[in-house]
Amino acid sequence: MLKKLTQEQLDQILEIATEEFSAKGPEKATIMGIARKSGVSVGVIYKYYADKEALFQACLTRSLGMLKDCLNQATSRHESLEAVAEELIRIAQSFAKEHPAHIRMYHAITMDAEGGRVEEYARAIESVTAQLYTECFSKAKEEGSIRKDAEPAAFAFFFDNLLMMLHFSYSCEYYRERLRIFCGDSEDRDEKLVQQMLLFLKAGFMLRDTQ
Amino acid sequence: MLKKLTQEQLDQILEIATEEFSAKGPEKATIMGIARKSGVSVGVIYKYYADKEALFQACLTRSLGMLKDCLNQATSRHESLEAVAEELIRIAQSFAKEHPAHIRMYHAITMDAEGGRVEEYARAIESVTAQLYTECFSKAKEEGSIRKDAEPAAFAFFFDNLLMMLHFSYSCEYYRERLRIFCGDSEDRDEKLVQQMLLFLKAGFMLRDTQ
Amino acid sequence: MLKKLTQEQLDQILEIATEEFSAKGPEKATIMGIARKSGVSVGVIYKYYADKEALFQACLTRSLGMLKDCLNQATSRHESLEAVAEELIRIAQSFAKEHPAHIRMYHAITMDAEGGRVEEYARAIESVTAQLYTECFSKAKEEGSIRKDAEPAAFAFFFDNLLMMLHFSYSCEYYRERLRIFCGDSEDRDEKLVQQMLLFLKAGFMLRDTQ
Amino acid sequence: MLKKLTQEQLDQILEIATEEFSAKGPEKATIMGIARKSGVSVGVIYKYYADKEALFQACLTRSLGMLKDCLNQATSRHESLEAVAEELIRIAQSFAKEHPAHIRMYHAITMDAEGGRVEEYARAIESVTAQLYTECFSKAKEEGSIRKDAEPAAFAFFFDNLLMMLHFSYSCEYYRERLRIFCGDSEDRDEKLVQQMLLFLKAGFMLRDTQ
DNA sequence: AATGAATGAGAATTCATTCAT
DNA sequence: TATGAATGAATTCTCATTCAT
Repeated sequence: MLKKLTQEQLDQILEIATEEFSAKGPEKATIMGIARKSGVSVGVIYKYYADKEALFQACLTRSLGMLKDCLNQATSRHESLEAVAEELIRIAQSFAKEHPAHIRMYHAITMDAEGGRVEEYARAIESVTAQLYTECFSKAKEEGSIRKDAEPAAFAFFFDNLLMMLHFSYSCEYYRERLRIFCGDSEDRDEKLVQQMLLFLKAGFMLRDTQ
Repeated sequence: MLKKLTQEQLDQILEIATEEFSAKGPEKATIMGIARKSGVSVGVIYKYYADKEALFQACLTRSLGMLKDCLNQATSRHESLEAVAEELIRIAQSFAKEHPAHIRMYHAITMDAEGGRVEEYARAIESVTAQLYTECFSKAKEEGSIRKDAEPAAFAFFFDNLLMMLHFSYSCEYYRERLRIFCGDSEDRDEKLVQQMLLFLKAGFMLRDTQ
Repeated sequence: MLKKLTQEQLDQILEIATEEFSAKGPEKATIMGIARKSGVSVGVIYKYYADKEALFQACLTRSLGMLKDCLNQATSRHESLEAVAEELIRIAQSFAKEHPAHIRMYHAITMDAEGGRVEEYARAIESVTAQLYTECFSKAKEEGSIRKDAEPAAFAFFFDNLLMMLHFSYSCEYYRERLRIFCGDSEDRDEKLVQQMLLFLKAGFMLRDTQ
Repeated sequence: MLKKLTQEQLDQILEIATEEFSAKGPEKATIMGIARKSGVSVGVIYKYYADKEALFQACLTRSLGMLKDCLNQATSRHESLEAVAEELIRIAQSFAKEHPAHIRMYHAITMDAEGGRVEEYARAIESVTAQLYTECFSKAKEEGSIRKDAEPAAFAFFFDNLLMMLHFSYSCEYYRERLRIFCGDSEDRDEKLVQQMLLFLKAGFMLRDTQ
């Protein structure tokens, strides 16, 4: 086929590459394998991406874009911190279930220890989230809807930690197994987890005076 | 040099291998590289470890052993959930700062998507923690020291999630940068983080009636 | 050179590989050596053959094909057992002289002690010959042209034994030297050997009553 | 154990090495494996044999010695060509059945194509047999007990060819299978084979006038 | 004199990347 | 412009051989 690749094809290459990278790991995924599954030649991949690394980056950027879009929608849809939190938890569950490969890509970069790239990524990815959540908590604090002694940045950090782990728990094999070990595998596990997480977030484990 | 390897050298091989594995990832780390840095021949590594995988496992086992020892001490030293939590948080900080490569090993296996090995690892590693924490929360609940509507397993899960992320935040490059983005880099950041995390754990972000 | 390999080159690879395998033995022959002598890269050999074993098999199959073609022609060209025998003897001589490496390939597999492969090979190769010769002898017996107390299978076996050794005697270094030791090196040795072998076959060494 | 090796141990090393060499092939047999099975250290083998090749040679020489002893006894025990032939056939069967590894060693050198060694071996081994058999046939011819037109050297060659193949047919896996293909596997196969071979030798396949 | 652990060269195999078609 | 075969560097693993004990 000597026809220029359509946008669709290009997108499919990234989708399949993402699947391969996150299934086999960036090292073991092969350009040839990705090419074959995408129905294109190896050469054409090199036409669009300088090397394997560049293809990986492209997949990553794409995955993170999808993830961010999701998060943005969530935070913009709700007002109260509590409502936002619930939405984000539910999104974490559903997004990770539907697009596990994309979350695994995210997980993958936390690994890629070499090269200054990691810092760059962290900045690109987390800045948005960090600021978004920190602002949420700041606002809530000002409004008097959360504790006065809570440091917005720290709380945002803990909250994001929980969300990240939730994402991983629904997409990465290891974390999936770990979730099973902690919480079993019952029908209603996921919904219960949402409820419990909200409880945990809102009130911690300490006994309420009023209870 | 045809001198028999000392125990020290053997241990150093594992330490250096751990460093390599966690710095470059299990795939990119090479036996030859590990051998060179350890000042031994390739052959000697194969004398002690059947293959690269076996060496990796040995490093992993060693790292997890060190980590578990730490945790066990922590939980056995204290009575109250609160005290145990504080101890675990402080240990996470200090252990990860002192032995970042060992935590990165742990992080590495959460990646290694292939092979049923992942499940096996998860079971080997998490079972202990899961049971330990779940029991802590169960006991606390029975004693009436935590909320009645808290599900011990779920709370143990969230708690462990926070601890894991704390570990990573002090040892993996990506997470380190992420922590910086969220919480900056100030002198007293780490101590503050302990305090805030305890606050977050105990009381969540919700406003107390009595405050 | 990134030019596609011609059929000729492909064939040459097999020829050179056959040469290497039969000269150094299947173990000592190296893919790199074969590649270099063939003027191609190592990779291209792995493109066409899964591994060293597969390359060896391909050489073997090719050699046996050539050999079988020869034998088939011989047996189909003649009617009487005697004529067939003479033809086969002459073919053994000429084929082994012209394609020593191919006979050595055959000899090589009689060594390859490991793996059930040996049985498989024996079956693939010898079945044809065994049946062909046994039938020849059976027919001859029925026609009354050979002794009544001759067991066709056994006689076919002895006959084939002599033919195999003849093949080896003209292609494998050891057997070549052995032939020299037994029969010298004279100009007319090979023709005499044909005559003597026919004599041996037909009448054994025993004195005829009529002589 | 710091005691000098006994002659017995030395002999056992050769026996075990012979077994290994002929079972796995000279390449795949390992010095370490031979040492372990012999209950000695690798080092001690190198004390007695310069290298693997030298050990192989020693095994070979020893095996050939055993074989020759056998043959010598046979030829010296009988007078008539026919009786010697029968004895040699029976010895081939029994020796090969009892000491397959030693015959396989013999077979192995017919392979070892490299190095002038092959010629040297052929000379060392075959000269004896060649002369012995050729003399037998010469004498028989003079005595008038075999055909006048038989060339002793050629007949000795064919006879030895049949004997060698018989040896192989009872010791080398490939030839063993081949024998099965030709002659089946029945209880009385081996005895019948002796009878048939004698028939074949003495009278060939041609019809006798007097029959 | 025997031991057996350490050495390191060497071979098979893989796959990112190139480039003639 | 797309193709996909060829390249060859790189990596794992083996094992003959050495030599300190």
